[in-house]
Amino acid sequence: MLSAVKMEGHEHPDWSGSSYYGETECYAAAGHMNSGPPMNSMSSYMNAPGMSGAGHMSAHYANPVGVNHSMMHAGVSQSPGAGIPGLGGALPPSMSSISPPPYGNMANMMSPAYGQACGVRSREPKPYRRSYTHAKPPYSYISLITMAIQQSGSKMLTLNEIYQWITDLFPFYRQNQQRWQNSIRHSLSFNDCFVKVPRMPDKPGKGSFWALHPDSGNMFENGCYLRRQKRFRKVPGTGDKEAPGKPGSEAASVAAGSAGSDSPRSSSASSPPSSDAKATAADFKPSRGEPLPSSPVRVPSPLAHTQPLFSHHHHHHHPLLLHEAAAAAAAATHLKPDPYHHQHPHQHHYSFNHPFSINNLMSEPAVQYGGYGCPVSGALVAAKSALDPGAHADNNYYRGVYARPIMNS
DNA sequence: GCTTGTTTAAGTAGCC
DNA sequence: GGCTACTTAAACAAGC
Repeated sequence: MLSAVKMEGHEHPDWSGSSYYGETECYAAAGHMNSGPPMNSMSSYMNAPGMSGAGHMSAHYANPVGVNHSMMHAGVSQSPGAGIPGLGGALPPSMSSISPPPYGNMANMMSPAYGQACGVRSREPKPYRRSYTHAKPPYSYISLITMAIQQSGSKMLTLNEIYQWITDLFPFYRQNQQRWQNSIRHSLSFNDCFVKVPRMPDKPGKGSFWALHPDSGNMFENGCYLRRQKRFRKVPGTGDKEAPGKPGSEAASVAAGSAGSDSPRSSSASSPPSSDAKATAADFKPSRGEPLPSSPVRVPSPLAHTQPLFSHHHHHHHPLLLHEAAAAAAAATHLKPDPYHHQHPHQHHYSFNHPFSINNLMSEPAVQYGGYGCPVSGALVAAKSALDPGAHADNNYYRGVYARPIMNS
């Protein structure tokens, strides 16, 4: 991910290379939009990562992920009473039960504390100098996709919805769309952690839904969405997938022995495309290639009649169904349960509320702070705007994160 | 024709 | 330096 920051440096030197890191500390100040001494939250995080949100919890709402992103664009309003209370349930326990810090804590993310937590070098602090409204977010595409899917009530989005989520949240991605959207598509196809869920025949539309593999929950250890510590891979030969970060695992060993820097989804990656290779790949990734009626990733027929599951307009009503489907898909694919996160399949567990975790990104300072809109927050705002026509969801995460008063420490 | 999805390749950067 | 994660580009196919 960080490489991306650098690669984009030509266009956005603010985030590039050393300048990016060099100024990360600047954000430490940036995020303290909430009351209280700025350093408190950061130092608190540093000393007790797990309590990153503790200092803010009382002031926050439950995670608003239940307000579906698509609703924003569709202009669908949801009564706050109906939507918000149920929001928590749409997230894994760690994300729904923990009241995360507000976006302001993105500042913390950019702080040296973040750097240490995520293995990013920290540099000498520099004073905050400028707005980063269109700077490239420090998230990988995989992270962005993951977050987008996570925030959706149904835990699945179409490609276009993912695009929308990203562009809504990160103004940076409103430019050069062809470039990053290609990367998004590549990431979706390339990474085992994303599974394609076909549309129902009676719900035609473009593209399939994309969901997270049930066992991919710990891709981002510690909830840090900056860079995965281990790629989520299937276990070759069995069709199983393997949770990331398992030392000595088959996948790890295979990966280590695989040719090339990229040998993602299957062993076919190291061999030229062929029908055999594709067949092998299909074993690993049923969603790849031609339709496979018995494909485990394709939601089993028992759930097929739950049409809202695949309805673009209704899927946010049935998050559990999706998880059931995903769990069924996982079971059908003989997926290994994650030994480290042996929970209900849909209960992605993050070991703690990392500042760069979705917990934080998806927290909703929008209402409290007037909007730091991620789509989620934006959705909240949208919901809010249903009551208050004056309000709108034109917020982005930079607004709350980067365009903040300077704090010199 | 455009979008979506797959695949390959090349390159950068971080970690051990 | 090797491995891995990630980004970007590009070609191609299929579906709408």
